[in-house]
Amino acid sequence: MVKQPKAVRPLTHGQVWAALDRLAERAGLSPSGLAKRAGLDPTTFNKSKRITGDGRERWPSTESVSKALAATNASIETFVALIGDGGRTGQAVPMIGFEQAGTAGLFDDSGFPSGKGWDEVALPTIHDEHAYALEIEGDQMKPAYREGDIIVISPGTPIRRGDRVVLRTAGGEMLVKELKRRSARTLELGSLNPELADRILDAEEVAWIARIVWVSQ
Amino acid sequence: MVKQPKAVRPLTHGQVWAALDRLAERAGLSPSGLAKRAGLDPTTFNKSKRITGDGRERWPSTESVSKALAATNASIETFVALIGDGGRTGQAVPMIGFEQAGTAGLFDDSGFPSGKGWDEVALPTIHDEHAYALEIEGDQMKPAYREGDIIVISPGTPIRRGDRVVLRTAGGEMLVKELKRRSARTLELGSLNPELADRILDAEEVAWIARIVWVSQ
DNA sequence: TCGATTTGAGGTAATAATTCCTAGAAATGT
DNA sequence: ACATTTCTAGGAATTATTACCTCAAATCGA
Repeated sequence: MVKQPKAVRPLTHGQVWAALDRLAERAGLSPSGLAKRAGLDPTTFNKSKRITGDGRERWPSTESVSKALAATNASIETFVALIGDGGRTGQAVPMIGFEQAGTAGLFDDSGFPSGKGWDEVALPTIHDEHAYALEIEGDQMKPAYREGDIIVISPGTPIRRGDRVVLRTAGGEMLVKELKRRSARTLELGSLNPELADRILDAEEVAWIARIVWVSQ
Repeated sequence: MVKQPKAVRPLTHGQVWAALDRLAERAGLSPSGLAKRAGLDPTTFNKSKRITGDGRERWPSTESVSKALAATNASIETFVALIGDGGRTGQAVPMIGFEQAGTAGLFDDSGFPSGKGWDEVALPTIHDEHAYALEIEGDQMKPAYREGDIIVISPGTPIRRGDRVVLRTAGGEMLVKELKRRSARTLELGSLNPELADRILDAEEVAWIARIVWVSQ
């Protein structure tokens, strides 16, 4: 399946204020209590002040946000997490399709991205608190994985056909495979090494199975 | 291990402006160019406007920040990453060698890590603000990279033999290769697809070369 | 229940951020 | 080398955010 580059949604007026509300709530404060504790006027964060008389949106200054963070002993990262509309979280980096990358004007002389046309993609493992990593030893999984590579596994992520997976058999064997087919009764597993044969496992033989989401190089 | 409560350093005036500067730089813009593109007055982000005549710090409004982010197609997470003062660390996950992973007692019944013996490894590129991503299109790089995979490139990272790299030739061609040998005059590049031949490039033909650090699956 | 405190709306005043303007410096294109 | 554009400093004018004030409603404690 083709991964969809996540469209970057702009930071909205409502999100900023919602984050301030949540920041206050998390500290057991009302919006006015938070403003007071931050050394600001208690009405600064009033809901009635978020839209001006003529219907224009009023945004807080970064200074006010900074003071609110300091007052609740929270970091800017926390603030961003509180913006959380579900779609966000995690560091994002500029991304572009490989074919497009060949066109001129997308990189500067040093190979850093520049210019227009870049999308963004979130590095996804950030929100998976159960993620863990395995270090590859030996060359059985070449050329996909080489000795010293680190594979990041996300045991909570759903698995689809075509995903690369780590699984443990009932007998305690650890396998790294590509999931070719999955039925109610069996799993068909392709080898990463093209010289090795595929393998079919009974579903009952599988203790657990988890998806590989990232690989270091 | 008991988690230490992280000492929260407040968000500073300098960090906010530094992040805006880096945001502009990443988009190949000057501070005034960024302001202009954001629909603001070009002098809004002038260094001369960051401190008022009487020495007081001037902070931008969240609205201006939001507009700057929209203008560069960046998310608030990116902005926070650009604040990066080095002290902020990325998420770390438990790691263990693949061979050891087969031994008993390291996973619970659901496949989550448990027990002792786990190391820690930091997740992708949190520290590299220049990192970017390319989405793989087509199957020329199978089996290492498949259509839809996202490769994360770190142009600042030093390159060693055996690393997988992205490079651009003087002619504008983009290549994904494995660096086999590098001398003062030439680069010997192995193909990721074993059916394709290696390639030797003159050092002068290479516009830039950057290391691939992570791959999504 | 009753006073004390907090909360939030709604207004005006004060202060701060942004815009508009000018001019010189730096970068860019021809 | 020249013209053109971009960039930035600095100042005044404008607009927006915050502070200050009052009042009614809600909340809290005794």
